Amino acid sequence: MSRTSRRTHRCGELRAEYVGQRVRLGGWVHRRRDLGGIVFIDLRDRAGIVQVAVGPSAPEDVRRAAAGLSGETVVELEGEVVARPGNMRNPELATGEVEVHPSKLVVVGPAVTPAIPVARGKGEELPAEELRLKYRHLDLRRSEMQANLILRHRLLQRARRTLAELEFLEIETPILTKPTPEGARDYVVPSRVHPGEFYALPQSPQIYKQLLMVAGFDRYFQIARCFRDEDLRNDRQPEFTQIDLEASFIGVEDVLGFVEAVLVALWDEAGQRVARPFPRITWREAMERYGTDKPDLRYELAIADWTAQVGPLGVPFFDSALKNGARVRGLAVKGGAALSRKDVDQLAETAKQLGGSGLAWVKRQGEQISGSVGKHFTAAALGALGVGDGDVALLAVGPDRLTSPVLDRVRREVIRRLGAKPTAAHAFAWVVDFPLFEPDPESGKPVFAHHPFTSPHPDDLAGGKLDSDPFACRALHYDAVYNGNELGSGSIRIIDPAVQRRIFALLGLAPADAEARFGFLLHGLQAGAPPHGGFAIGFDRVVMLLADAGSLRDVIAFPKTTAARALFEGAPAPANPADLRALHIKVER
RNA sequence: GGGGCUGUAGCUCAGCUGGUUAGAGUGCCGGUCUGUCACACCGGAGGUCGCGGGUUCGAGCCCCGUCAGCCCCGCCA
Repeated sequence: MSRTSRRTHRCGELRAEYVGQRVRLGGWVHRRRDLGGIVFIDLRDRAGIVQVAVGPSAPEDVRRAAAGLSGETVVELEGEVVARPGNMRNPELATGEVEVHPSKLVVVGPAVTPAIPVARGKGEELPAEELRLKYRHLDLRRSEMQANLILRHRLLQRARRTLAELEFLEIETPILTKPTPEGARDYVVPSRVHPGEFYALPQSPQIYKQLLMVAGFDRYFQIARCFRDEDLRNDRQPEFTQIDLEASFIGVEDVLGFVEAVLVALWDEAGQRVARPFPRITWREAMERYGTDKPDLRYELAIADWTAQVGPLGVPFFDSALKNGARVRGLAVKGGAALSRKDVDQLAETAKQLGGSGLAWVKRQGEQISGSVGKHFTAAALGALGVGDGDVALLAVGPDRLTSPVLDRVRREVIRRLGAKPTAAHAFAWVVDFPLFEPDPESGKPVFAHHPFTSPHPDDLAGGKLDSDPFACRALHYDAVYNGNELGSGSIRIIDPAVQRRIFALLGLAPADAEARFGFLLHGLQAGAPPHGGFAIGFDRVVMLLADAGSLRDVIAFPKTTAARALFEGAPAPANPADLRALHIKVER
């Protein structure tokens, strides 16, 4: 299959069974070792590396060409595959049993000295990320990057096949869409034909896929590119890929089943066997026990409420906060006495940076009890908290909105620093029963925790909580979590236009505004909408985890920097004045 | 928008308390070498110490600003 009109094999494919065959190869000069009378060339393509040997018996022109080759030059050659003598095999190379003796060798793509190395010495650091992005064509030649993108390809094919087998239809939706008032900032595209009007790039195909359900397509999926103009992170790019799906005549169980099928298939494609069904945890329990909605369940360490036990001890650190009705929550860390004073201080510093009052700690070693609040504790008091000999208690006080992020971070740090061994390699979980609303940090008013098309929990809707106690109202929303990473989220959607209008109203949207912004969805719902719901898997993140890559940038061919620039092609760039005029745009600086 | 780290040869890095001519490895150029596989050995070239300003007799090093990359908070319905 790798055969073309110009070559017979890929370099990295050759094995002992090819010995004696004449082959034609094309590839890049990875390294050259010139011993004078004999020259060895490591020739590289996407399949790997093979050694080419040009000795004294090679034709004169081949020897001359081989002597002049520089790194990263593209050559084509024709020659014989020869078995290497026993003591000259290279077990570190897949092709190490053989080498190629060329009778023809031609430079077809001369290369200037590469700005960053492709062949890297053992133990040599990667070039600066800035340079890797700027010279992406070179960085992408490295076997690690090739492996990542090849894995990405296989995962994409597997996702498609899995969903197609489940009778999902792959349907494309527009890239030029309508700006949305809620959610992330839109990337905006000016209209030439309609002065002053703009398209937006989709943050997700959400409304389109719901309309596809209204249209009766039943099961839809798409490998969808999505765009959000927000600040970036190590695991967030402005442009990213979702495995987006939606299905009709379903309930929560059906959607979770479909998504599990896809995730299990993806992990299988990467050689990882994982079990279904995934365990479930409510949002409330996740926040209570782990301080986060994406807990890493590979580790048992959990947050406990120690208000009742610690309150009466009269510890000054806690007292003033406790008067205001806050809680004391903490982690009883088995073997935590191994944490040094410096470790604990750094944890406390991290806690402070997250805006809490910091971190108190008590260490128990034999009869000795030490720590920032150690003198207030007895062995019995610690025992009641589950803190035994050799353990440490880490405590935070305050409102949950402060102690949860602190203890989440501290928990992850402690696990890392103690090198705790996980109870499982793969901890998938569903986080369910998310709240429908959360308070706006400034006004305290209800704002949507997810998107405004998520159905309220039917029990809470029937109980009238939507009006009486919106913050207690649960959503039919679910997140897939894996080893502390959010893989994606989904929900059952609202299909009753009246409920949808009430939700818009609760959001503070006047009926006329709701009509202007979401009229096309409301009209769809009025036209006979089947019960439906769906999910979106953050595909880049999945690839990053399965490739064991450190950053999303390592699994995207041409990613953006943290400032949303593309260093390779140099985007964004100023538009030329004539284009701007045609688009009716005046730029202010 | 806020905080932190980094920026010295093509690349990866070192550079002491502010003190003479800024170093190493690798790559590059030239040479020797018939079994290497990060070949070895000999020789050589290569620097706007990110950029701008300041302090100082003197700045790669200290101060201010700025740019870029990375990490975190906010943000990401």
